[in-house]
Amino acid sequence: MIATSATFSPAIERAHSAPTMPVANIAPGGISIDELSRYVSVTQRKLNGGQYLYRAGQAFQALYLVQAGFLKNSVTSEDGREQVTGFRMRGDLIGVESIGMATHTSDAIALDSCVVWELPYPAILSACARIPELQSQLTSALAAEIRNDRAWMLALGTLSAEQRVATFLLDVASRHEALGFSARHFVLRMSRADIGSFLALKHETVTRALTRMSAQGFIDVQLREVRILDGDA
Amino acid sequence: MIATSATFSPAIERAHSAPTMPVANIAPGGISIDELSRYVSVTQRKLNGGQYLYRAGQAFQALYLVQAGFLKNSVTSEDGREQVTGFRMRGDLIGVESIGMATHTSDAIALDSCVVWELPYPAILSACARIPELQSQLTSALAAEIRNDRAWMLALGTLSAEQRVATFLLDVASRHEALGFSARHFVLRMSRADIGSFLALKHETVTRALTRMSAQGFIDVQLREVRILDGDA
DNA sequence: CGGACGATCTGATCCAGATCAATCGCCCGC
DNA sequence: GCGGGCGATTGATCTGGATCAGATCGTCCG
Repeated sequence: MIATSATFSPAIERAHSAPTMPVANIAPGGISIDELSRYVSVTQRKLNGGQYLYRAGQAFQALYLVQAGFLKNSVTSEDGREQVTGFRMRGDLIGVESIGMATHTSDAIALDSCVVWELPYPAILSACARIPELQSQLTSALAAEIRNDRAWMLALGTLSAEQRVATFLLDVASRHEALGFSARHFVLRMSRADIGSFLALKHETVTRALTRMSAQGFIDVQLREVRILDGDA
Repeated sequence: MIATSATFSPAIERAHSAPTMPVANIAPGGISIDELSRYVSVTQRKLNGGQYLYRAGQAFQALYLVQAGFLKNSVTSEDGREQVTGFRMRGDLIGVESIGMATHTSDAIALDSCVVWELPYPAILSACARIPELQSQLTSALAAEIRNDRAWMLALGTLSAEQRVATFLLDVASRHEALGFSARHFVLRMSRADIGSFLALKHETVTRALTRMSAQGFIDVQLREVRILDGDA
């Protein structure tokens, strides 16, 4: 599905709900891959779960637009501390954090089978010079990424563990919905440890938060399968 | 000083040191304000400490390049939770997080007397179409901002309170140094509460961390005046 | 100069989340 | 089908940082 109809546009900001829901970076509705391929050589790349799309240190040569599947981004310090910085799904643009660098500064890892469009960089920049709209969209996509990061900073800096996990679930739900999937029922593609790293919590704490919310009847959790029964908290 | 010689370029990444030092967003060395003013109407704006450069909800009409003084950025949720998202100084570009939005989504507040260049947006985007180098630099500046945010996410997610404060001081030091000021001796322009908000700590915790580092002989603190005696932690 | 407010510092206590530990169950390869 | 290993769950305990409460100090203003 979606095949070559995947689009690339940042202009749409998902509606915020309750406690400052962080928003996704890219949403459908802009320049299409079809049109883009007239200016730059767009190729498709497939990954299996666990495979790296790129790793820190590798040459930075392209951005990637997720067509199908789920990935995570993470950064690691020299002394080995690791932090998941985000989860990516269809329509998300990956690799933007490496723009302006010769090599990647973070990792992108497939959480399951993925298909991504590879958009060579800086070729895409030259294309921007010829398509003003594309330039505007790329810039907006980067800005949206910044807003998204800051919204999460707010969440991590001001919410309790359980509130963070709830916010995370609502964010996943709304992103699923934006793609036409059910917002009430979905499968998490990442481990409790990944969620914990992203939310600055330990995996046990994530589990306990889910257990508690489940006990209160807000959600129904079966391993990675989540059903949202009540949208609050 | 610096007057019209302020420059705007993101390409330079400050060298990372010890525990993944977050980096600044903009560094001197690129397109000059002089050159920019040939394409867009650049105006200067002065602020006193405590004044808002912009607030969430106001129309987004310009980016700002700090020429002198210090500011902070912060975001606030509908329910009033507030989070400082960064501190800006000379050479930093402010307002990029609002690109693509009709109104600002965060606040920018002067911490002391400031002078900033106002760069009208989207006029600056049109200028980018005519100056490829400018476009590349704007994009890189945004990407650098994303890397910076992510580096702090790593710090906040993996370091203890004292390590965060130490990292913060080293970051301030290196940014001061990049501007030609002393990296060993400087005055913090923000309150303990601001630092705490940024680092996801309470102000008492910031104070205690500073006291402890001072007792260990790593730094010398006199209210907002800091002297770094030993660069480790 | 005196007063007041805001920022900083310090102490005492509390608690959310980390840590340590153990069990369970799902999935995968043989 | 079976064995092994990783991920999830749950319990017990510990602790870093939050919270609550004052005291001190610096700055601005009348």
